[in-house]
Amino acid sequence: MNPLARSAATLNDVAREAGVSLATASRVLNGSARKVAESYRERVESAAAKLGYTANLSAQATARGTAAIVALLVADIADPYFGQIASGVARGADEVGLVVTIAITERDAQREMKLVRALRGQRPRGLILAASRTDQTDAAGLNAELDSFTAGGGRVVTLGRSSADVRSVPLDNRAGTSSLGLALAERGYREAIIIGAAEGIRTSDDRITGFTEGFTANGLGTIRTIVRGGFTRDAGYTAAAELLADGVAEGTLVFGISDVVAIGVMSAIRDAGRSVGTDIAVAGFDDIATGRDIRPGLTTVRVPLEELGYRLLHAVVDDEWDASTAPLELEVIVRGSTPERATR
Amino acid sequence: MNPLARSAATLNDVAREAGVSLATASRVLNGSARKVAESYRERVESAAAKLGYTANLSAQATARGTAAIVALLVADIADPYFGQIASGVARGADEVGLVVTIAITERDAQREMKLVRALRGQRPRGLILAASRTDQTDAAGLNAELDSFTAGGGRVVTLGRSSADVRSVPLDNRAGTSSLGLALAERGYREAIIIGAAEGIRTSDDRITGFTEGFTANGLGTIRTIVRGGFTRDAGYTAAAELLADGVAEGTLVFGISDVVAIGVMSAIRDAGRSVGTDIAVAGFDDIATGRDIRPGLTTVRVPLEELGYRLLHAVVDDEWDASTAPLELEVIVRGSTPERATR
DNA sequence: CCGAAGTAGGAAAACGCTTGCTATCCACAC
DNA sequence: GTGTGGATAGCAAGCGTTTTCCTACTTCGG
Repeated sequence: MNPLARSAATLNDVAREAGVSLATASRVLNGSARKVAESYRERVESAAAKLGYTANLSAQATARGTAAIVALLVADIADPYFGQIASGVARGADEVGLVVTIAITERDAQREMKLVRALRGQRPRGLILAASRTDQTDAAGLNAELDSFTAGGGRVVTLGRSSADVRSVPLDNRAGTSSLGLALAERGYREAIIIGAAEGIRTSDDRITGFTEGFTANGLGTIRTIVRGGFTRDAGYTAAAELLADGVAEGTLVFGISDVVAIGVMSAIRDAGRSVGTDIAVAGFDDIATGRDIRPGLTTVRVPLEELGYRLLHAVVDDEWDASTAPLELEVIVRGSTPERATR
Repeated sequence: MNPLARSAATLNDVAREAGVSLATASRVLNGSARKVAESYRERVESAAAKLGYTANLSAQATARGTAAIVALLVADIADPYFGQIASGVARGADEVGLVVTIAITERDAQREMKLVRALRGQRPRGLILAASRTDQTDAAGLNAELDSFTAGGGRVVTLGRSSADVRSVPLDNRAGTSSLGLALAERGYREAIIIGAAEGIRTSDDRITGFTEGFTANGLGTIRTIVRGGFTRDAGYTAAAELLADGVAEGTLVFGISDVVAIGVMSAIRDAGRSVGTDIAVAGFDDIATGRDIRPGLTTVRVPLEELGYRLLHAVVDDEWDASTAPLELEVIVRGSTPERATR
């Protein structure tokens, strides 16, 4: 278009070029309820095309008071769990014409708070908190930030942790893990080790509780140990390596609080010269894409992550919204990492 | 924190609360070269804290003419390859106080063009194009958009594909794949099948060329077939499944153009009842995290993806920038998927 | 004690856009 | 010919910042 321009074309340029007023140009180009005569419309449109005009979103945002942005906070975008969620968010945002801004909390509450504060400055339509955060009181600062944000007219949406004035897409970690525990007990497992995150982290706690419930139901299984690690592959690896050094009986089941953790566990088992499956069984949670491709396949609970992201986005944008729409469907998926085990 | 506020506090509110002028408040809060007396500074700062003020970035952007944003275009954020790159970009952006906005091209040139156009509206500091894009002429529209963007003062950075006025972080696909091909030929492989993407996609073409060069050097190996798929796991799976249906000789090496593809290939091999390694060997490129955890481990070329993302970001923000800084170090990593093979 | 240099606060003009309101035009009915 | 009303173009006042001037006040040398 106009390679000589020192800076991007403005609406003013377009209006001048088309010989109409600023107001008219605005109405033609940036969706307004008001009608504009066809002849004017054409003039404006061709002027805009000629100048390669795009609306300055910042200016639009200041004028309108709100930006066409939704901010997404995840713990780690390289983690496939968050990657898949982000993917769903992005798809939904694209559909409704929003831009998504991403921020990485690194699972640090302090950092999360600062990020919310920074993002607040964008005046985004909404804030999606997908990062597992603690219920600790150090969340006070965060809550204050969130309140300020809501007061400013933004919408906060969280994953799995609902509260009064915050929309939230529920993920029934407890029910899911419970089914998993039960299914595995029924497959013949009697002793399990759980590798979770620190106490106080909601997601972790729920998954541990749920799994324990299911696995020990009817007095079938017993939880031998609960090890505290984190949500990463390396945390799983390290925790498992230590356990193995202390000795793990054949036929034990190790439940990693997430697939990522479980995958770390599998690697540790192999590196310790043991084998995954009949020797030591492993199960995870989430069903990230990788789980399909490793051998033996990882037994897990399928969470429709992309769909989850999509719903999170809609919880932000939809005006009327029902917290109790059909909950995300969780499904136990048994693969080779937990072969059927003959009960003695 | 003022929970009663109907909307977010503005700089005006802060100035009034502190009893100073708008100008002074601005100077105190949002970095200015000018000095402000300590007493005023304190008044303003405490007023800001009291009201929970955060600068309205949009307004700031309109006033300054540019936003503290960098936009990142990737093909698919759920793909670990892009996830790791994004992670590096995010880290760098965080360090210099930029917000990153993310957009998904789905590897569609049309879409990519529209996204650039939309993102241009944000007047971001820069645009990072990490998605492999074609060199086809249908890139004309894209180039026009990019020109407009640069004309407006933004900086475009691409991955691996340099051109005159666009900064680019080079990734020597050709050299990397060539070393890989050579290493595998030396390990005793003589017949290889390549699974690549469509012709005309630069990254794919380079990797195919490089691998061929290395593998056939000194007349050691022969490329049996080049199959055209895409950059996804499923593309790899499908392509491999078809090949296997037609019959693949024992001892053949399959080179998947990226780890993601190679992993799909591995799954297809297993699903066809064959085994990965001594039966059919597999190699990939990128060294995504998953490669460590699958068994056998995937032979590949290590690309420091996170670092790559970090450099991309710096190519955007750094004022003086040297295209020829130490290139990304690529390293062939041989794992179990390509066991040593006795030469007949 | 005067005038020349700084200093630093404040008024007001941008920045690019939206939008409430006014003004103009035209058609139609009486 | 006048009055009424429905369109629709354009003026101008915002939106929340930054930044350029302008000005009043200090400070300091002579």
